[in-house]
Amino acid sequence: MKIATWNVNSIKVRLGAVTDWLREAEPDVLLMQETKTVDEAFPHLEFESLGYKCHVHGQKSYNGVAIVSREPVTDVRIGLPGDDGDDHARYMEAVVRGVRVICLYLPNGNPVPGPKFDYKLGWMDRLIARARELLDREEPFLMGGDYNVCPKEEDVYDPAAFANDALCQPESRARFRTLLNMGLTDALRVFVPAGAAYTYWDYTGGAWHKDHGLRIDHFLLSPQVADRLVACEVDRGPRGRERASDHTPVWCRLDLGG
DNA sequence: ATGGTTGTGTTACAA
Repeated sequence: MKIATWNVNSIKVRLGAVTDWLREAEPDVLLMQETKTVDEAFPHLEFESLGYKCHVHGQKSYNGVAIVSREPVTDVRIGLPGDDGDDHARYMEAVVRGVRVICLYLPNGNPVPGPKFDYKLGWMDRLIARARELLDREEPFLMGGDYNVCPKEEDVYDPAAFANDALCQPESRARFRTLLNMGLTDALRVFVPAGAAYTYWDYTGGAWHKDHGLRIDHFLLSPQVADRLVACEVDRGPRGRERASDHTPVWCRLDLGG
């Protein structure tokens, strides 16, 4: 089973780019972030004509996540538990072929310090709590999405320039590391153990052409799913095209047998 | 050089 994640930065603007990529890469499941569209306006038909069914959790103007699958999906859950007052559309789950697939758009958190950074850290604490629950139940799961965290200095083109950025703060990195220390696997680092493997390039200053990127889109796998991991790659192709998202897709392949 | 660009939805905010 091939699963991809992509922060599309508006599904309305990116619909052509996304359907083009689905045709060429043929993932079984695509996790999208920053769809920026209410559920009523989501372009279901365009995906259905390619054989995919969409499960969406959107809001007006900001955020928004979606799980798009050509495999049957059960047990769709909306929202990250732990704060009933959180109205950002940033998190959803679905079970596909026995794997609980989580699609997340972690808060950016800038500027530091401030309420947005506090929200980010609280959100990460809730994500850790959810991961702990699923590990305790020994439920196979995969968490993919835009984490808005550069785990290490090697994940930033210019660490000094990002020293004060929420994506690189010790508190953000410590929480990401907690997820790893709980036994989750950073799927890309199984195949690209070190060095630059960027997934995002800012729109400003010719960042793409200078390869001034960040690695902030990740797949974290529970132990049972990590045992099934056979590939994980960043596909830089879509970032270089016309009217691109500032993120490019990352995909992984699980050998689930059958 | 305290800049730059894109998207949403109206001229400010988020990233």
